[in-house]
Amino acid sequence: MEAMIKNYMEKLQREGYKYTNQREEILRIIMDNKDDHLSCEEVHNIVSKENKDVGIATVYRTLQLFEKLNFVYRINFDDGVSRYELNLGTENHHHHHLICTKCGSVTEVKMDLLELLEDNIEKEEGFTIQDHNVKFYGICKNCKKEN
Amino acid sequence: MEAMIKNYMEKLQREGYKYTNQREEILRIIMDNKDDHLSCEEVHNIVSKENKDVGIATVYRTLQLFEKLNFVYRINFDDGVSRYELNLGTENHHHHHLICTKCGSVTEVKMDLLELLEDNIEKEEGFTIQDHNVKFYGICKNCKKEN
DNA sequence: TTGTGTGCAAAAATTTTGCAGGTCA
DNA sequence: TGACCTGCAAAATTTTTGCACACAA
Repeated sequence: MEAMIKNYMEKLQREGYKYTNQREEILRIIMDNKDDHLSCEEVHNIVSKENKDVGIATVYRTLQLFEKLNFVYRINFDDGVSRYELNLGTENHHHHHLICTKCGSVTEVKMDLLELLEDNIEKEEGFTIQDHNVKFYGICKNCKKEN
Repeated sequence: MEAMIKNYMEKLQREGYKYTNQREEILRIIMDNKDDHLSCEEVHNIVSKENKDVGIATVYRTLQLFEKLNFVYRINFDDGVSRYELNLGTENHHHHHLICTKCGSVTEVKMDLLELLEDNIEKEEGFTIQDHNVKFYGICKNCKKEN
């Protein structure tokens, strides 16, 4: 974990950005909560609880920077805020989100089946795919139990 | 087209909502621009140009109502606003959006290949899928030409 | 030292809400 | 008539920005 943070922060420096405590702190929080798809406000709440003094504007600016550097992905679950998740490399980005329309829970599933679809689109539409974003809406296992 | 509007508006009345000029007008605009994924503000601009007097709050409330009645889908292209597209029935919802990261254009493609993926998820995750949302990011045909 | 980064507060942008008056059924 | 609907303006929410000061390199 520490090694991982160091790795990202070195990449950040190589790109010409400065190593600051705020950036390290925010990166650490994203890593510690990588299943949670945190919003800027949530990251800010966590920092604040830990008695660290980081302004919300810095959180917004930092997460935008992390997105530009491909440290994180920005995602949207239609709840009015942007959320961020750690980018663990391309092979790991082949996961999709299952959003329960009853309880709002978000589960991740890993699947590669999209490649067939992507090949098709590249051929038929002349569109070169760089990335994708797939969300399934439905009823999760837990909510079905409760009926 | 007129028949289609009548159809939707009758369904609206059957659900206990009133037939108002504003609702018809907004529905008409969504239909007239069904390839455009309009935002509330854009709908409001179009209404205003046509000298019709509809407040922006009414546009927001009406599109939310249309979403609840399944007249439209709400979609998000990460540009900070909610957008809406006409729901032409389930068989027609098997289309995906290709978003060009260079020029921002949004193209629709129709494909059914997702069913295989969905069957898999239902089986392995116990998650009953009701709907999906698929976006591909990349470079569109036109932008590739320009290089 | 110098440009970059930060915190604060103000501003901007998007969406929601309260309320008085208007309209549909 | 009476409940629902609308427009307006104010409020709420999320995000961005300007600026003075702080800090990394």
